Amino acid sequence: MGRVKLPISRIVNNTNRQVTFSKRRNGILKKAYELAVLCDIDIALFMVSPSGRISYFSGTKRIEDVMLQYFNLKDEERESDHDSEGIVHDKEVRQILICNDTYKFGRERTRSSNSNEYKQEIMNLQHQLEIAKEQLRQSSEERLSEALNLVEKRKRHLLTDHSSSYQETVEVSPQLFVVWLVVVFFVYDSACFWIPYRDIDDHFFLWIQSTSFNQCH
Amino acid sequence: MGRVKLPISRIVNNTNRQVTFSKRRNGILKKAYELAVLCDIDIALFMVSPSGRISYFSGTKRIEDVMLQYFNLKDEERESDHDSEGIVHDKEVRQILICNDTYKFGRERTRSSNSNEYKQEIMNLQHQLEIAKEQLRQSSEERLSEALNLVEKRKRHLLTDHSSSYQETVEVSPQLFVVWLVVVFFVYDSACFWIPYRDIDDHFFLWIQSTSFNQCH
DNA sequence: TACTATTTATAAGC
DNA sequence: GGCTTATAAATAGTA
Repeated sequence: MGRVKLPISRIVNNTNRQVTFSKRRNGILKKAYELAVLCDIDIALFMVSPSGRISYFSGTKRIEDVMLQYFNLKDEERESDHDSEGIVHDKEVRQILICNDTYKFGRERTRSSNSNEYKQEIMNLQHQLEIAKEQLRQSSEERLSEALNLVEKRKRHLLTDHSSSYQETVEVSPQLFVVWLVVVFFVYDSACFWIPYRDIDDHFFLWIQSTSFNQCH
Repeated sequence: MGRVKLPISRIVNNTNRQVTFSKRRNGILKKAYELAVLCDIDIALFMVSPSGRISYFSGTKRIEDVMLQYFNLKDEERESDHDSEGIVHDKEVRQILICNDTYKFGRERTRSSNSNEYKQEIMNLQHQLEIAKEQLRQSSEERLSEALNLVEKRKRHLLTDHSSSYQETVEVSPQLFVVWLVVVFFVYDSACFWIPYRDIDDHFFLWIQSTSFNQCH
């Protein structure tokens, strides 16, 4: 749209490209929001601007279920389009899932970071949170716990075993290099965007050590 | 766009919602593609349809470049030891750069934080944790979840740089939570930015075939 | 699935 | 960065 029809190819002029990005970024974010609200769907949008700035949007609904579906699907080795129906939708499960995920990554990151008094404080608080969550977990239904365990198992598999096992079959399968979990919190009137950098570090390092860039470039 | 102005609120009619999703899904996918090409950026879009099907799009740029770009950007916020631009294409140095950057980055996050704000946030976190514990004792699942969410929010504030670019969006839909799982594959010398469910290329080609993209060229 | 009447997005220009 | 305008694109309702 605009005065002229713009061919879809890289805008060479640096300024124009930046301006166009700014405009279209707002446009697509609006689209994402509208789609999420109108159709009541889950949506996540993530952009890195030419200057390296990160923009993102995410919808509202039941992403945890998506994760469960994903984890289940991975166990099937992505063979069929199976529709994972028996997935739990309970509010409690979602809460547990959320807390567990955020806690786990948060703790991992803290543990492997340099000693810092503030991080120590955070770690202590997280430890207390762990206790609270454990109590919450115990009060949940059995099938909810099963769903949680499934997720945890799946996550462990992805984060540890998977990368090494895939290296054996590099000719056939892609190498799973890193699992990047992006957590976006929208609580009340503020947004929190969190990436477990520590995990990225670890997997980056593992990947570099095991395969290095010998096959690349 | 259309015959009437559609208010941005959940479409109650099931069929209409499905139809609108189908249309707008193609629209936003096209927008994502155009934005990626025009502005030469990295972008990832992930949707779950009302019926549970997954749609996504991601740019084709190498994801390790994205990460390097990201780490380098963070690196520039303090005193940089490297000329990141000249190193990017040297595989040997690049390894070191990545490892070094990620390592330093992990430490830098806390060092650059404002101490007073940090302490304040810790106090807030402690306070919220007390509330969470109290509500745990009351065995109120609903209120517990809310409190834990609030605690998590505080924690995220503490651990990450707070992004305020999309406060407007958040105001419209409070109490949102999204977990976004992204998997990065490396196949030989090329990288794929992959989001759960099938290969990104499959969906990309499906999308191209199903939209008028081919007509544009 | 295809067709319009409209609304919406946006390229240029300021 | 924001505002304006002409124009291209997207799409809501319909056949």
